[in-house]
Amino acid sequence: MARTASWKKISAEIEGRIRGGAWKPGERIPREADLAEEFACARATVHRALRTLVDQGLIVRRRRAGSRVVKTQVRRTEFRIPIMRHEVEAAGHAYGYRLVSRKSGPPPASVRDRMKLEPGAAVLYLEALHFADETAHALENRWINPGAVPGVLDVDFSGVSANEYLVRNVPFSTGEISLSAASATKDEARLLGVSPGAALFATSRVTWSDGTAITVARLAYPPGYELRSRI
Amino acid sequence: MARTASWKKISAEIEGRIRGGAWKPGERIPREADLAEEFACARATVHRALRTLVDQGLIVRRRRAGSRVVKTQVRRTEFRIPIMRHEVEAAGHAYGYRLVSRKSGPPPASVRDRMKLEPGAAVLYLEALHFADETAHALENRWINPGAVPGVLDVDFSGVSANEYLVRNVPFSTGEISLSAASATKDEARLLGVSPGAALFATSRVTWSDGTAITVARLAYPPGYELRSRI
DNA sequence: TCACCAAATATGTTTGCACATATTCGGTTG
DNA sequence: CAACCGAATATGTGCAAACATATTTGGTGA
Repeated sequence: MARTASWKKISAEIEGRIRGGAWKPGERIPREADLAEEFACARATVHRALRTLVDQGLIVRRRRAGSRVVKTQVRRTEFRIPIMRHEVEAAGHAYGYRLVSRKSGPPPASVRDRMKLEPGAAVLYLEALHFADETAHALENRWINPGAVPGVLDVDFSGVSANEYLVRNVPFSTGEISLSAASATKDEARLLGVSPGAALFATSRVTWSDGTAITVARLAYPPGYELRSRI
Repeated sequence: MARTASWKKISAEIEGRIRGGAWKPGERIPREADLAEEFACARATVHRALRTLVDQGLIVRRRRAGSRVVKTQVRRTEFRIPIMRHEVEAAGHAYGYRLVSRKSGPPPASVRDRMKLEPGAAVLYLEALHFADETAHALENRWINPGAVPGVLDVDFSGVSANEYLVRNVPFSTGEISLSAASATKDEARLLGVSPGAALFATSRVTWSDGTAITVARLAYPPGYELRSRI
């Protein structure tokens, strides 16, 4: 009968009242017990519904003080970051990968700082191109901490991308990401097949596992690339 | 005694087992009933813990089939989009705002499509600069649907930004956002105080309320700006 | 052998209750 | 009047039980 769970209906109903303006920003909303009476259900069910509204950032709740519609909605948006190959194939293109450069040695200071490594520590550096059909989809610059990924120095990255290797060998890392725009250097322009100075969309990630830095990766996308999301 | 809720401890414990590699990608994890026994609690408490792990994208669950560690973790990252003034002030700068241009008329086709308006429909167009101290922080191009925001044509936007006005008058809208990089046009470069062709970080939003488009806003940030987030 | 159906099973939802905890509110006392 | 303290109260957590629902599994019969 109840095709959709009743807490979902309650949550949707209350969301509607808020979005529709019936309950305005900053306003107090009824107590769990009263809502339970109105919807003829248990308080726990109302609690479940209200908790999802908290997760959505629509209401705030405090013990004894009650629940209120947020005064100013904090806009949040979630982006899903797919595996590059999946992203390309999902768009209907053939995925390609080419290792451009590979070497070991001390990384640039900026990378060393982000990875919190000792001065002089050597890391593996990879530069690679990702293709959608025959055109360059993104340029990857990657530094890998060999101390955190045993055996990585022996891996042949000409056939498998660092990302896919790391996902298999060091899953469930945490990290930080930053998005920015950058002008293409001459080398980047040549590899991506764009004009020098073109506006690239760049993502830069550091990932950690258990307190030690695994890798720093920078991905640069040619003009036209965009990241979309619901808000 | 239980300073932290027990479902949180259970959730953290299981997360640790997954991140630590004890339970590997794709592997089945024990049933709720068994975990409840192990942690000496009710099944509902385990259920609560596992549901948060689903929200985190660490496990997937299916009725009768049980719970599994995800095979490949789908990376998700959430960005908070602050009010421009708050963003600037949080960075310790003085916020400034200047309306550059204002006119009414049919919008560009790209904007008209995003707002799903009739051809020929007139919208309000605003161009404004946001400052951090004395330097330009972002350039805003905005189109507002006067049919969705009654009275907006009479508002003087030289003192209040469109964003703050809309947040007060049309809170709780939904929408879409897209992030990209763009080369500064001559006009953009002049207004932002950068060189023509500089790589700008651009965000573009459409917001809806109850099925009708409210506004399209494009924000262009000069080189150096970046959006950061946990992953 | 294959299609189909029924039983088994793990998760999902809801209830009613009890107690925990944070925070407000109001009164008392110095 | 101010500081403090205790009562009141709304939300937070936990439990046990029951039922709902999706999905697998295994058996049955054409």
